[in-house]
Amino acid sequence: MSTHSECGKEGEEKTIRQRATPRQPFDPGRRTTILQAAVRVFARKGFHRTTTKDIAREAGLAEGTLYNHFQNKDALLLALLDGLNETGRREADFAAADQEELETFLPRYFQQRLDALEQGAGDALSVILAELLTNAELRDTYAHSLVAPTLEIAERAFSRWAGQGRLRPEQLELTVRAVAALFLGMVVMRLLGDETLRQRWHELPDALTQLVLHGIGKDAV
Amino acid sequence: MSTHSECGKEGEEKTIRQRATPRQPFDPGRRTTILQAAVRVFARKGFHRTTTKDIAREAGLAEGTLYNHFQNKDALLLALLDGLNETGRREADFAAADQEELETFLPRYFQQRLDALEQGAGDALSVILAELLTNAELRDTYAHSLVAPTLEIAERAFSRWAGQGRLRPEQLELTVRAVAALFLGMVVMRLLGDETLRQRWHELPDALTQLVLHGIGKDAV
Amino acid sequence: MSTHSECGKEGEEKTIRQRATPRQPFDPGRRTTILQAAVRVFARKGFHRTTTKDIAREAGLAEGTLYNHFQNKDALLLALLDGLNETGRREADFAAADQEELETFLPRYFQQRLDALEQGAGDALSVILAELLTNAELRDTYAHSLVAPTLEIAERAFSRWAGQGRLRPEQLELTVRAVAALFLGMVVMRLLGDETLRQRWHELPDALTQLVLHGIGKDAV
Amino acid sequence: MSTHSECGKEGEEKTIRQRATPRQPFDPGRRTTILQAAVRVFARKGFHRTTTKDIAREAGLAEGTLYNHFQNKDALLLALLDGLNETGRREADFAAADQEELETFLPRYFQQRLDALEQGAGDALSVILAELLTNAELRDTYAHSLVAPTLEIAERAFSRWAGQGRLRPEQLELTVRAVAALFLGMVVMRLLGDETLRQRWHELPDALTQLVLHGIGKDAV
DNA sequence: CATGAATGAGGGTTCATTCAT
DNA sequence: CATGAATGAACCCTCATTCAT
Repeated sequence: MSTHSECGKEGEEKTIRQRATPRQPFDPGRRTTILQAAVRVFARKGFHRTTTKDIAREAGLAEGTLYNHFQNKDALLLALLDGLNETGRREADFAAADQEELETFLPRYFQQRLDALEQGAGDALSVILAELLTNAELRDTYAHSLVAPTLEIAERAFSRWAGQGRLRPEQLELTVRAVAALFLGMVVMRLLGDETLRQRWHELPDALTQLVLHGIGKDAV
Repeated sequence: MSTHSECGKEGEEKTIRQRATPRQPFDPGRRTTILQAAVRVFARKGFHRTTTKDIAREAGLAEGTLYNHFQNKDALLLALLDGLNETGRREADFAAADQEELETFLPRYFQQRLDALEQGAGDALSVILAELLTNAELRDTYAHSLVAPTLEIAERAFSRWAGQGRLRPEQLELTVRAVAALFLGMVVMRLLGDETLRQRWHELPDALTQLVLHGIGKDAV
Repeated sequence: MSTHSECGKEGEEKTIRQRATPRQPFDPGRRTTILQAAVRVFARKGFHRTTTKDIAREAGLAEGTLYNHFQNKDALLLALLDGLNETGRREADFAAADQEELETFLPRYFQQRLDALEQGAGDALSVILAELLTNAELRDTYAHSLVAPTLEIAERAFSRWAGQGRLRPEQLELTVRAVAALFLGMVVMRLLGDETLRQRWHELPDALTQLVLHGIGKDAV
Repeated sequence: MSTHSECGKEGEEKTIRQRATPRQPFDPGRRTTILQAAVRVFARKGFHRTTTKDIAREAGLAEGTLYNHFQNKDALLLALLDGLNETGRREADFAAADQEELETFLPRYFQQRLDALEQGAGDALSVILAELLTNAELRDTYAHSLVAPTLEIAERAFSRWAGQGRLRPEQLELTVRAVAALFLGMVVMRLLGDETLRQRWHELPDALTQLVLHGIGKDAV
């Protein structure tokens, strides 16, 4: 290939044309790079308003490159979901819920999950939650797996109480969901921009624990 | 001038316009018809995957007719939001929260709001919530107004307790949010398809009231 | 998420995209190709009656490709205008109007500009003129720059005469415009299809020069 | 497509026509009202950017009413053209070009036509000119009739000179066009917003006459 | 593997025209 | 005749995806 193609103007650098990007050694992190870029843009603009061009730009790559690592745009969302599930499950595994008193377990657990949101996980959650609310097929497939870890951990946590007869079995089901809902609701309100929650986020573990254990009347006792 | 200007290759015969179905007589509720059709499709497919053609088909109208009643597709979402706000505010006004004991007020309030979701409001909420999570501009403008009614009602409900010194002022803020979150979280879990919640939805008012007032340990006392 | 979200009545199978004709290798002149195609169609059908599909077809490209090179349809018009301006200015620069006797300069200048119209420039001019007459915003921005080159050249051409006191300064302004108008008017009449002008176009340089220098009565003198 | 296809065009006075059903008192000016409204909006926004709704609003009527008086939007333009033609022809008829010396006839004629533009006619001209430049079919049908009156008048005006042998017959053709072009060019430059012309518009009749009769060198003689 | 121009189906929106009232 | 809501073809434009380099 000649170096004097159709540039017309001559004079400037006639350096031999080199591959725009020399062949990179296989980079297993490329996939992660893309995914992280995607989350950032999704969080800013929402999944549907984000174009693949946006993601490519954010990742510093060409648009076509995305398709070497993900089958399509949807796959990015699914990968995000997988990531969130893993995280959730890892935390759940880590917590030895049934080995511990609720009084110490609950705040630690809340703390742990809320911390995760303070870091990047909130962005992903917001995107995924929106899509789950909106996409029936995705919801049928994944909705359960999103809440499941929390439900499981809560169930284990309350199992002893239930075992001791303090909670009737049919109460357990709703109670567990109530605690998960309390947590999830806080997260959603935070995602919706509640300023008070943003400022007092660190107080939540204790506050929620108090509420769960004793209701709002505790202090009055 | 299109009938005069066709020339050369591009010119083609203007197809005679034929009305397939004669239009209906004037309907003052046309705006409502469209809005309801829109919610139904939004709920099925999500806002972004819903086309204006979908909405028109669902409403039994021509696509262009939508634009005689709404400026654009976004306006449908805003109209939805307005509707939800009115609903929320109406309920809030109705409830004489500070005139009543929490024991009776809370379950009644929960009941009222949850009932609304059992009917059509849930569809709208799901759509709007997803969009609020995803659309920063919309969120800045409307997010507060979505949660505000619940927060206000909760604040009024707890005002007496706070007035009696049972809640410190700085507790009030978080407590109120915790109750709102408990409620919101339940709704979201329901929207995400939780089967247990769907079946035992009618038990929630009492169960949530118990939790709020006494925590999970109530039965043990 | 379109592959996951199709549900209910609206869902239909995604048609597999098949490229009809493999695209051409990278062509740096693609922008020019498009622009030239656009002028041709504009000239045939007028700007507003020309669809982007028309242009694409004329250029042998897909419709979307236009938008890789021009921001929108209007940008094609502006690019046309820029081209015309450059042309006009180049000619103006070339002509050493104030170095030469009017008797030799004028016919040469007329010849030069009229030749340009015989080639492609007339199409562009016709389109742009129509739009300038019709689009106030465009007119405010560009109208002056369209006539300016001719006015400038005419001013320079008459400067010596004016300097020698043969034209009073306040005459210069109108005289210059009269000559520009004479030229412009001829062009417009030609664009409007005057058959006589088409046939005797080559006589114009001399005829106009005679008129400008001596009026219609010259021969009688 | 005939220029007279509009309903009831054949009768000059509409007083003869009497509706059998005088629900509204028959208003022969309604058509004129609409046409004038149309010109105003066309002049502001251009023909293609003007919607029938715009015209209806400007005329203070409902959109459908337009179609009781004009077959379609194009017909408004044709009616405009007819009006301009009549005007032009009336002026041409009025002027006794061949009965008068050029020195007095020319400035009076220029004056007359330029005055017309100072009033409303310029708006219509600008719209029609743009469309003629742009619409081949319309151009073929009407372009000649737009310039014809001026050409005819000029021909008659110069006929004596030609008859006296001062202009060779083949010169006459081009000379006539040159004068028409001078006039037309001035109008176009004015329409394009030339500020100088706007301010010194009243000087044109004399200035143009001088140029036509003696060329730019007259004063120097 | 990376690139990014090309693709074209499909989206939201406009608007001339119709017609029941 | 006047009205104006309804119509739907057609427009401009977007953007996920492909593939030659």
